[in-house]
Amino acid sequence: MATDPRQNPAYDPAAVEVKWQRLWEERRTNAVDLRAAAKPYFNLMMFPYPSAEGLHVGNVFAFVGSDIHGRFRRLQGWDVFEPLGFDAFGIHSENYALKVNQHPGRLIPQNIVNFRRQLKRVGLMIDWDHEVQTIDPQYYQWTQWIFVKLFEAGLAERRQAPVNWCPECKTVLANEQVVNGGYCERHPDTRVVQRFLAQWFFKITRYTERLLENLKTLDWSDSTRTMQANWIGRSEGAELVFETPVSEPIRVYTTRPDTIFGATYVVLAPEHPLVERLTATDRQTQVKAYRERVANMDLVARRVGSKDKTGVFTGAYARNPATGEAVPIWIADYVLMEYGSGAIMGVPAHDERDFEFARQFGLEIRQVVGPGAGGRGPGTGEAAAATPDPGPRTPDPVLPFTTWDGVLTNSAQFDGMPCRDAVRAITEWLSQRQLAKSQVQYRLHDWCISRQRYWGPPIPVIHCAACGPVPVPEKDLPVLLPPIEDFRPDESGVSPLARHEEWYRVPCPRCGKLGRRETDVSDTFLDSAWYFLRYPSTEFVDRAFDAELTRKWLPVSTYIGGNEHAVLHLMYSRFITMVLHDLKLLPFEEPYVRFRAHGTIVKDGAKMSKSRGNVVVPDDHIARWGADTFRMYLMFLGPYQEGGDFRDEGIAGIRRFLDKVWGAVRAAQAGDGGKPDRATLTKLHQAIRKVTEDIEELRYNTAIAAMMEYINALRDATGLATSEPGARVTPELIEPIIIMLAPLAPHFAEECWERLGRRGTVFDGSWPRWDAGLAQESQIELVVQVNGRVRGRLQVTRGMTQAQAVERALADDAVRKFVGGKKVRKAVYVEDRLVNLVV
RNA sequence: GCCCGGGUGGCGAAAUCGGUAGACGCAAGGGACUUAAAAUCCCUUGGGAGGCGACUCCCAUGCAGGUUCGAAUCCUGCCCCGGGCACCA
Repeated sequence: MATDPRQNPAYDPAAVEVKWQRLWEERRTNAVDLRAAAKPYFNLMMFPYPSAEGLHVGNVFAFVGSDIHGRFRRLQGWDVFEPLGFDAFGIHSENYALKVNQHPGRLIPQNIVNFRRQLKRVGLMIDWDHEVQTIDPQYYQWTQWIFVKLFEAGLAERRQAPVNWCPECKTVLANEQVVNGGYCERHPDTRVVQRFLAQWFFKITRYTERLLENLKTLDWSDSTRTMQANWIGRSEGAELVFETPVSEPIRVYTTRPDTIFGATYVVLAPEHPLVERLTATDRQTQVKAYRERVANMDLVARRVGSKDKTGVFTGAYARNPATGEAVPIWIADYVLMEYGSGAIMGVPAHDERDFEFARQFGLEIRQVVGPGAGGRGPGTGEAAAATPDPGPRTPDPVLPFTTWDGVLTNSAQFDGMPCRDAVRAITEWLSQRQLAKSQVQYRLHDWCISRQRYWGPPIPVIHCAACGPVPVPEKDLPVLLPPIEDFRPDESGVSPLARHEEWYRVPCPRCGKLGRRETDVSDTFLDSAWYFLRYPSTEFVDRAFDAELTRKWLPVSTYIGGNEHAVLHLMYSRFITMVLHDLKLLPFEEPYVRFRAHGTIVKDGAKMSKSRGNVVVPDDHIARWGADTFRMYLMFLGPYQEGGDFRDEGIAGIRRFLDKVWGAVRAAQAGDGGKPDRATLTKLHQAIRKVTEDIEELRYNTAIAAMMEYINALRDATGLATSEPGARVTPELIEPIIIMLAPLAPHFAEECWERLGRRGTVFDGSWPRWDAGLAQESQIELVVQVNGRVRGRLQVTRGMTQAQAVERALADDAVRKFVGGKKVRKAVYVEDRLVNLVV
């Protein structure tokens, strides 16, 4: 079976890769026995959406980085489970089907076939027996089941809500899918508009605190954790009560209760329920007109900042709880109904937005915070900063003065109190009269999962006139997506399924009367919120995930993916996992123990995109260079977690390196190289240490560099570089490199392993260990500095004392020249590194 | 505007508990081999100055300061690039 090396002396990637991919399949090298595994390790990569364009170089970069990690863990003795699947439902796929005018039910499976073929060519250690496809009824049956579980737990709710409607997608978008302050994620030029529709929501806000708290305990990339924390947007403050002429007071949320004495007006969101009752008779017309204008505005006009402030006076007054003064009540669109209580107090002296608004409408601006005693803080002017003691008179700050580092003025008994202290004191003081209470606010909203589209799992609910919304009984799942041909969405705001009475007319599962199926489908992010749970349990048709296998393999050991999913997919899957945990269906509440975000590959310093025409197609490169060279080249471009710049020129360097390794393997086959010399052995052990540490930390670029360095040294030492006839390499000097290369260039490593006379797969070998003693050189170079500048280098033995080092340094001619007979005032010695003489 | 990253040769990048800046690779130039080319191998390659030469010195990690025996690394201010959030009170 093995090719005779003499018949095929040169490295031929195509032949090697075809051979090993065939053998892996025959020998089931990538399959793991899920039940028998002793050291389970779940290596997860984000599954792709199978686009028609096929595999993108960015996909390859992501998968290869994760595959290297999985193979590395396997070589360290873990039983690695590395599955993959396809996220094939959703608007993305559907829009493409619409564009090419084909049914997604026919088109998408073709894309999957193509994608799988391309993926296999890359040589990933995927266990394809556990492939998952979100469009498979056997999969989405359980997606629907999860919906039912949430429904039963009271965490799914249908309610009328203002939602983001994309006129291009003809469906609603989650808040997370609205970008640039009001544009559709998929159509950057299309403004999202507001619609009022009945929607299904998952109450993720019930889990806000846990989602935030747990973040601290997760071993995740910091960037990802920060993004999630910012998205959750916790803020601390107080709810203050402004009494009104009607029975109900206005409650405002503020983070600055310390500035309450400066609240000279109140603003309600135009949609605020109290507006109608409060508006004075003579203001009705203006208020009504303004509210209508705002309601018809799309979200962009409302969301984009720096626009001029607009608003109208309601004619009513509320009472400032601190001063007791009557302050005017306005409505304005800069106050958002979705956040806090939909009402604010206007403190124009200490808030930029309020300041603008007050200036626009001539409202009173009352300063209640001044610079502290030290005259610190912005806005105090340069003169104040330059004068160390401003004395008792503090200069007037430039308004709005928004710093926290100030003290109160014009605030009755609180005058002179620092802002931070005043927050507590004033909240406490007002709460005695039930006019305030401390409050925590979050930015996170509930998750809208309804989509008025075709290509998704139907939401498993039957609406009954008598029973209300009734979940489809488990035994009736899946609710199959019917293969209708008119799947094109329209302006109506209802799903294409709503045009098919024969489908949605069904009896109510509870009372048997004629009901109506829910015709919306669910968000793609629900499909991907639980897919990792399915992988180990793909064989089961009677359960979403098997309890025993789940306990054994989950949570995921390491998850690698892109930060574009930091707040969408990752947050939703954490939420779903927590819910399933609370329902006693999972023994853990966090799905991913360790998450690492990879970087992005750019081309000529710019993101790859079709419009720029700089998209790199992996197929051509793989065909020309082989998968191994291509894999390694992608990893060599830069740090994996930062990404890199793809250039066609550099790839030859990797190929040259593999050719050199190939040559070294041949030299090892050719005969005994004798005892390895100590210097080369030292370099080998240094390389093992460096590569091991680097791969562990996903620093693949420097791991490759370390192997290159070693191979260069090995070639110099053995005469291989200069093609000396009869150059020999001791197998001991090359074998560890083959193993360490295996995660990066698996086919190549297998072939070398075989040629070195080893049996089986290199992945049954074990990762080399370095010998700390061998890795240390006995002679080292000690740098001598004089006054911090390098003036000499000494070859010395390790572990000298400072006195010895100084003595040796002073004996050096070059060093003496710079010391110039002056007295050494001080010597700084860093053992085995440098000695610095200060004269 | 706010929050994260990041700015180092011709290029991709190394080196961050402060300790030889530019590992590794690409590209370029010169040379060897060859009828020739490709491939391969050897040498040179941050900038400047001096020396026939082994070499020697100065400058240099976005900019300006600071701390330190010593700064790409720490501190302060600023400029630029990428990403996230954005009237969230």
